[in-house]
Amino acid sequence: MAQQTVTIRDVARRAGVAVSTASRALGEGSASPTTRSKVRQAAQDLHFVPNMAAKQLTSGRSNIVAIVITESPDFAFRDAFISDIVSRLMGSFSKANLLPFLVLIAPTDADGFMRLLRNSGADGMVVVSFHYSKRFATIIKASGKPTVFVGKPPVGMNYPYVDPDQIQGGYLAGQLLTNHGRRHVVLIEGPVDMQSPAGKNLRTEGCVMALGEASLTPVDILSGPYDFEHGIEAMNTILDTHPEVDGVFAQSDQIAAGALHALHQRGKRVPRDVAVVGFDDFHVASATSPRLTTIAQPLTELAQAATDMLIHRLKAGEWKTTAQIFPVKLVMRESA
Amino acid sequence: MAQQTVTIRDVARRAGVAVSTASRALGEGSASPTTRSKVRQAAQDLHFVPNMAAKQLTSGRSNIVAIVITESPDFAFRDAFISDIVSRLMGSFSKANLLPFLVLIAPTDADGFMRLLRNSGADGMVVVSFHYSKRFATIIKASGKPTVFVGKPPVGMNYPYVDPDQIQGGYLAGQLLTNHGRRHVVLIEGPVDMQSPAGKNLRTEGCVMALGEASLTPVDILSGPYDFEHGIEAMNTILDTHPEVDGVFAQSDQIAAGALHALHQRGKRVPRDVAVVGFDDFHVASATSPRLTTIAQPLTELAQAATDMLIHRLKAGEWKTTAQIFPVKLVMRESA
DNA sequence: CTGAAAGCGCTTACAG
DNA sequence: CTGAAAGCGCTTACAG
Repeated sequence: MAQQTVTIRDVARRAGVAVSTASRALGEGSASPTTRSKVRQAAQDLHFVPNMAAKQLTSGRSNIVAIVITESPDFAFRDAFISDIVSRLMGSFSKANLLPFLVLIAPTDADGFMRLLRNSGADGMVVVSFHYSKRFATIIKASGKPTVFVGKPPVGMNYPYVDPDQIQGGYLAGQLLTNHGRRHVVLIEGPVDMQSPAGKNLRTEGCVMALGEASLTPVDILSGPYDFEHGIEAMNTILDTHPEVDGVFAQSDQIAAGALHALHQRGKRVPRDVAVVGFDDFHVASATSPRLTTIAQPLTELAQAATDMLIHRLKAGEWKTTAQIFPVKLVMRESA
Repeated sequence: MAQQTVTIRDVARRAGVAVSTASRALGEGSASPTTRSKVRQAAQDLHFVPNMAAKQLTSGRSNIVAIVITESPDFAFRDAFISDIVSRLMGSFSKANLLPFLVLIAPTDADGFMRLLRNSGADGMVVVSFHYSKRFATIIKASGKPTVFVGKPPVGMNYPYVDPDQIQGGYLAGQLLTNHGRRHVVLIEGPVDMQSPAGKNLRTEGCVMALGEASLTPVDILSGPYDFEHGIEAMNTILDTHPEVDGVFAQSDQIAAGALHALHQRGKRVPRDVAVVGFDDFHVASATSPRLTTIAQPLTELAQAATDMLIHRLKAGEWKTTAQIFPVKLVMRESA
């Protein structure tokens, strides 16, 4: 019941000061120590909780942040990375008293995107998944809202971003494989169009570096979606064309699970005959047989950092760094 | 740039009417057809987007909905059900112009819960995960906010809720197993404390019914957390105590994946020697070997229904039904 | 440091 | 149907 009934007016009255004084004492404004504590006490006694809408109206800020995902809703909810990072973002937003507004829109619907972004009333946005298109890029720029990317933005879009250390991830995977004596290593990549920057797959680069240190080069590199089917198909292809394969770096846990599946059906033992390293360390990774050795993405840190960057830009308008790169971690299980 | 610069005042001026008239014409208020179209045209021309804060302040509604999860943040983000349903909820909120506010709090921190709920400024809440405690129950009740549960609430808490048809799920699993000629069926349940209503596991009940129709009773029933480890341990125990087992109903995909793992290590063939049916149909289910036959939860429907119920209660204050139960679906893959 | 006043952008009785 | 006015709860120059 006793909903929004206590206002700052009540607090002021109880503290015996003017409303404006109460406002200052409650916030950062100037107020004598005595006044300040009197007012705060009154606020406590009354269980005063300030009306957000009024604060927003006067401050001009909404505390709403748009989470931009340029995917079909269907895909977005099925994608483990997106679901997970969005959950984490909600966690860090909540601590910062920020409200998320989901802008989930197919990469073809530029009008819808513009409308949603406008109606959100958001102060800024964090872009979680972005399929490049000129119009979308223009809309973001034209909005003038502070923007932070999760993952490196496409070339030409110079927004600050957070990213796991992709190269290090690839390197760790490659190193593990060569350290375990694997000589015929194959890479199963994600899709090419999402690579960053244009055409460069950092996970692959890192892995190739590590192989190079053992005087090796990849036996083959296959790209496709980050999913289970791609893992199966790619693995089958490889088994046909390069039966000597003894190591696989699959660039997502789903791909790795697919590879494991294909390997199993072809009668290969993992890791005895073929070692498999995944990437992500999502739920899937601990549910395969054998359990997946993989590279863990620091999702919580990424979400927190993206939030911090945005808050900073919201306040200061500027941000000193253009990117924050977080270390990844090799998680040893059974597949390599 | 051109941020929040166009107000209703500008629209009114351009349409040649008073601000109050513009407000009515834009909304549901009375206005002549001519006036209404004039005003709407003006709004379009000016790209008018109403200031949410002001609307809220006058309407007394915030459009904020608290999503309540009484878990440690750590657990919540790792739990597939929670992450997934929260994502879906964000989707349906977004369509309804509702803002989610995450109230993620350990089940022991009642003060924190009360504070968060208050500060959220939420109009209502949807409870996604609730570990019963008297204090938490009291806080929800005392808040007076319209509340909807995802999953059946504990006895004594009479809030409307949405739920998949748990009994049907168990029944489908049991039926599939007996239809395939399995005679020695074992159930690996989730935790007992979350069961609803107190002590009754509907998934188990449904399965027992189906077994009964084939004149069978479960060989054993083991409960524990919804995770991989529980699946492994339970399966190993069963293999030791009931080596004749030929069918398993695991009440989460994670448990099922664990069971598959244990079966694999003990040299059992799935589904030849032992058939396994899971529950959830989350990512994990399509990444095991063999791929998991499971019962799919209708997450999108659940989220949408919960949102609809809440919106209805927000508006009308009442809701005709106390629950909406959605059918589950058997997803045939390879494990049974 | 403090108070009185104006204003944020909208909606809603109140008269006409 | 329409306009003028008051008010939602807070903050912020402006004087003192």
